[in-house]
Amino acid sequence: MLSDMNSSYTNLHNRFISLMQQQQNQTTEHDHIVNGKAVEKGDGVVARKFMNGPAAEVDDQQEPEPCTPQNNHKEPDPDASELVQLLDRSQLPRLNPSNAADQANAEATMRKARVSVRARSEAHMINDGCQWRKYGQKMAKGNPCPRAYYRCTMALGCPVRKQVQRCAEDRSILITTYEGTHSHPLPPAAMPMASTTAAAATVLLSGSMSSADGVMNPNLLARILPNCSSSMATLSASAPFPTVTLDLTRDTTDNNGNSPSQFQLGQPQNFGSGQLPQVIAQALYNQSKFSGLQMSQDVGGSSQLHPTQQASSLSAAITADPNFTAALAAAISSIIGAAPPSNNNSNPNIINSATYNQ
DNA sequence: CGATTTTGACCCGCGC
DNA sequence: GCGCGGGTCAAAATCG
Repeated sequence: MLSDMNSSYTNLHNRFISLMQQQQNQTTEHDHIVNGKAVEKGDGVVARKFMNGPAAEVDDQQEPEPCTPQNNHKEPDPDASELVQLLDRSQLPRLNPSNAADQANAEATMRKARVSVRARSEAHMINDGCQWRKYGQKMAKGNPCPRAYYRCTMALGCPVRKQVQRCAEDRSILITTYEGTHSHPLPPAAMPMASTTAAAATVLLSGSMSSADGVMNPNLLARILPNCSSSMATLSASAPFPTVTLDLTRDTTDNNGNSPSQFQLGQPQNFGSGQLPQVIAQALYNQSKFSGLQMSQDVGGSSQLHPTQQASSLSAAITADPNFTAALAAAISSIIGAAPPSNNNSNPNIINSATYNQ
């Protein structure tokens, strides 16, 4: 499985580099290419060309490298990071406002975007892998339970804060609200939650920015996090801060009877007292990788992952998901606005079927 | 003794 | 301008 996925990745990467070189040859405008990578201009033309290019042309350009144990282990994370950046660049025109004023607003929104996680827990705080220091507690209006304020203490000056409060209606539910971006590498135990909240925040922001009238696209979250039931995550643009709520208190089984735990292959389970239902967070974490969401450092720093962790996160995801190619195709299709691929490979515009079948 | 928690004071934005 | 509520500060208390 790993070999197949690695082969698919190598094939995609080589084709992308090949097309990049073609693009470089065809254009005389140097500001289209910086350091061998596409720069945002127009409408992500490089990524679109990559996705829509004829299969024959691509196949003539570069044969997939044979998959050997050597090149399995030789694939360094920087390559994955490069692909991640390229995919991410293709998303920039959609996520980045075109003028400075809009960009300033977007950055302000990034800082204020919040991700709220509802989980059943008897503990006073869920264990999300980070270290927190309590700096305040207040009684909130309409809730007999106090709200506690914590800031991240894993690094000096880390701006991430969270609020913890019990639900007024059901006190067995703990509501944890995260705000901000970690300015330091995260331990493995903190990756699932950090990545999940980062992905959810990006869903929120991309959804809010994709329509001028401020109306959320209700299908966006379901498309980007396809293994989450529609009732699991909700978006809110209500003041004062845009918030996305991940409800981990409900049954997360989807319409096909599949549980997100199918993404947990090879991952350690941990359901200790007071701990987050990590199987769900891990599923969101893995799925979010393929949507290109966690690689959002370039578009305003909404990711809670340190840049040095993003490449390794992708390779970890490759080893964790049994259907990498399909997930990648779905993610790319979401980036370029096409419908997700169906099982019968009926959409030739997304990726050539020979590669897709890998 | 340093780190963390507690808790009242303070600041600020918002609605009236 | 005023009051309210959310959020933060910082001194005191507590913990290990």
